[in-house]
Amino acid sequence: MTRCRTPLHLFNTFSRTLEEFRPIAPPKVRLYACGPTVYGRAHLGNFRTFLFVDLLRRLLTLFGFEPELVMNYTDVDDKTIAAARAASLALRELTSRQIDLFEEDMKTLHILLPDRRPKATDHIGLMIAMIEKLLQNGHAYLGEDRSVYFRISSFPDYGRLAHLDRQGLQPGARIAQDEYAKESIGDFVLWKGWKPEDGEVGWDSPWGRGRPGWHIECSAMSMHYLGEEFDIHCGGSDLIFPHHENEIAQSRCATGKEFVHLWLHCSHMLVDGEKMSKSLGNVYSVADVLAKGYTGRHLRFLLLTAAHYRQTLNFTWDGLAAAKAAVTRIDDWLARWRLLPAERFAGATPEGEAFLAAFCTSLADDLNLPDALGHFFEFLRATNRALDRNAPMPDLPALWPTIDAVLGLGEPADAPPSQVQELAERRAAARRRRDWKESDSLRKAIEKEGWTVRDTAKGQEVRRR
RNA sequence: GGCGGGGUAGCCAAGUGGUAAGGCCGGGCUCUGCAAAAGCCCCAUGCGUGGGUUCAAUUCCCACCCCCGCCUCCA
Repeated sequence: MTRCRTPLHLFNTFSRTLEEFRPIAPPKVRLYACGPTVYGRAHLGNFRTFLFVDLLRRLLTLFGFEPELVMNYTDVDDKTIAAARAASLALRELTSRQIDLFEEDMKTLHILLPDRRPKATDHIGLMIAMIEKLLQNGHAYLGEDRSVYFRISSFPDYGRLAHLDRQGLQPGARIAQDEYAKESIGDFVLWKGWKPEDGEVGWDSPWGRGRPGWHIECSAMSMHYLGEEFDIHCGGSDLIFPHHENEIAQSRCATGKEFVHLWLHCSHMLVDGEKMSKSLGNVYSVADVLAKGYTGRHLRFLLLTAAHYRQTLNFTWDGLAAAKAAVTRIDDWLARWRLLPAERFAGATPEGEAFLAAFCTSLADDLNLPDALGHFFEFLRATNRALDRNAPMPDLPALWPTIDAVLGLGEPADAPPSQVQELAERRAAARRRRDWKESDSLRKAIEKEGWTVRDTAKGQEVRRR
């Protein structure tokens, strides 16, 4: 559904500039996003990033491209192993449960599932092969601890993505217990030799039993599914260093190719102005939000529109309430014009076309959804005005799918429970009798149940408060 | 210390060398059995502070003050 024909400009972390987006083989866009480590329930900060990836993917489609999105699941690392042990579950059992929960949350937020969602543990062979290549060409070495390390001194461009000087990596860094095994402090692990706390978890390799390091999985799987050189790699801004820096080093050294053309990073989220942390008790999940009576649509709207993706977003419950109010206003507008007969819509109008152009122009400017949304609300108000005045309307039935292709709100789709339905029916009967007293007391009863009723030309409408 | 991002109305937030989008909240009016929705109107002489450049700066330059992130756990 190509609706925007403006050239798309995106901010490349590597060049730190806005660049016109040109895929390697248009209209195909090969896109990789770093996915979650599946050891526990993902938090809202994670979803801010995945919502950003979803927005990117939806916009690529809107601008006429055909994205193929691969997002990995990190299903083996210290945390997953520890969580499995704590729950007395096999690693695979623990991670598959967490993946189910994660995908449930994704659905709640109307995030389209990526085309492929490879798990690290299903691709160990690929990683071993890649590590062997790096050992052969001298970019990696086997440590005394039977782990394999990448030698960053063998890659002169190391640090270019993060703008970090290799010198700066030397002093003051936190030092793990096994650091003695490395030649240099900045070297990172490609293959971790087996340790007792790994328990059952491990795979045989030319260097003995062990498991892959974190960074190698994304390199191996992205190149496997998308080619040694592909269009876009994205993730949260915290991944710039060391994760993506390391991916660049090992991938380029293994293939000699450029690896990724465009790096995109989503900024982090704060809660009440502070960094999320367990000690502050401000790490919320999608389930926490639902428990407070908000829906995935409200949360999606907030995380997607409250700030541009490269701007820190401050999550507050007041902000969520504001998002809910805005979504309700959109729902009201939708419900309103959808009651009109088809002939009320005039087909393409100058107002409709002007809105669409402005909407696309904003989005083409590094996915400026907050700005695009400003145009949308102006358009919303203008069409409401036309409705009030019985004036010709832009072709809303044709335009709305384009808008919602970006917002992803879908339908409110919220049927009241039977007891509320019953109260509403009694109220309708009371109103027919013009028994206003009874009518008002039934409204109160409905509100007590957490629902609200309003009277329209077509009768009552019951919806969540 | 190094690198980077910010400070715009009660809250969130976009933006531009020519005089501040949009959302939420709030106030007034119209409409409505009531309520809601919707419409109309109002709500920053002001964009961290102090200088400078300019006919003109929130937007450029300099200095300063705050806040936040990254610098090998992290979306």
